[in-house]
Amino acid sequence: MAGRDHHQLVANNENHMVNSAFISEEMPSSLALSSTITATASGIFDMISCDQSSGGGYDQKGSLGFMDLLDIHSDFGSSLFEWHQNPIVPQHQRPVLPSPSSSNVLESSEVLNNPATPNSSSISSSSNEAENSAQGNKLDGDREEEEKNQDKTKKQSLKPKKKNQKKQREPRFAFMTKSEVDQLDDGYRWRKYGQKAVKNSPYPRSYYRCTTAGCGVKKTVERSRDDPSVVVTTYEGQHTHSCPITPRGSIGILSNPSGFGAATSSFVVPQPHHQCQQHQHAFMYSLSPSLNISTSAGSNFNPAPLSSSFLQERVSTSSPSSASLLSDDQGLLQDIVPSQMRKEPKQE
DNA sequence: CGTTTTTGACCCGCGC
DNA sequence: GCGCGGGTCAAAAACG
Repeated sequence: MAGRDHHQLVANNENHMVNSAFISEEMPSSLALSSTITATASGIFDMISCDQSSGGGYDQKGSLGFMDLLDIHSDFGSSLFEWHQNPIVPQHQRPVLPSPSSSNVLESSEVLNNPATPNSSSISSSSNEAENSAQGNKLDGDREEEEKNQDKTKKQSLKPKKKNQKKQREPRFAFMTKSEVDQLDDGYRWRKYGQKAVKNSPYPRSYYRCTTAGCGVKKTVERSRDDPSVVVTTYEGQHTHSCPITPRGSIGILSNPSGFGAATSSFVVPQPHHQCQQHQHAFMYSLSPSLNISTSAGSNFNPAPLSSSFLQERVSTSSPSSASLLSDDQGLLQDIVPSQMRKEPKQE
């Protein structure tokens, strides 16, 4: 792994061949619901383009981590409206880059636990999420611990778990990237704690946990069954620390200590750094030649509705039913564009 | 030797 | 209640 993860964020653009998908587990049904944000897409796209052409933020640092990209994503999520309203921002002026948007992001939240009701799902889920997020920051630590304890208890005692109290899951968001390697280097250190075969997919899903003490962020990585070159990464939780590798602000948006979840603002992802560079590469590549970046922002963390919609929208572009995206990534995948891939040194 | 990965077993939630 | 699928644990193995 060293050295080479070729990750490519793919984006989907109307004009370009890119597609990205956002998947949100969190609001499966919600996807369908949100409003549409068409302009956004283009806006984002623009941003991306700009960056790329101007070399924007990415270059400056020379390293945009994957997560950085994500940041952007998140950013989108929070600022989608803005974008939407002002889709046209001089890209060159935008410090923030388009980011991870490029990859397909799937945002999700606890759909699993909250079988949300179709209608309320978006809202309720969001609100819940919001609440969680809101508390999240504060609770991060406590919550984390609590969860851990819970887990332990759960395991150790195996029964303590109360039936009613469903364990709450952290907000999650997923994104798709084209990569040869399964694991994206996002600047954080992850420890693999499990792998499971996924139904209807020849590819297994790997489970990773942030190795930083006290940080309960988890992520799962799996390849798309439809397009093996696409890796779907789902992050869950908020980092309670900054990027271990190189704490730095990412482009523009900064994350709060808790990492991506700032409920309010964009969900920011911790700033990965070291890997970033590599990613950046990939990123750049894709940008230039074919411009593939798509983004989606979503975040359960925040005002997800937007993101969702956004996502949805994007997705819909490529596939008829956005809803299906969540459960089925086909739509997402199909949009993905091949680009260059990079291998990065194993971040772990 | 410490850390990470592998992997089978176990637990839990959900749908039938 | 049962089976299925997802998620996690933890011991053993691998790795650096």
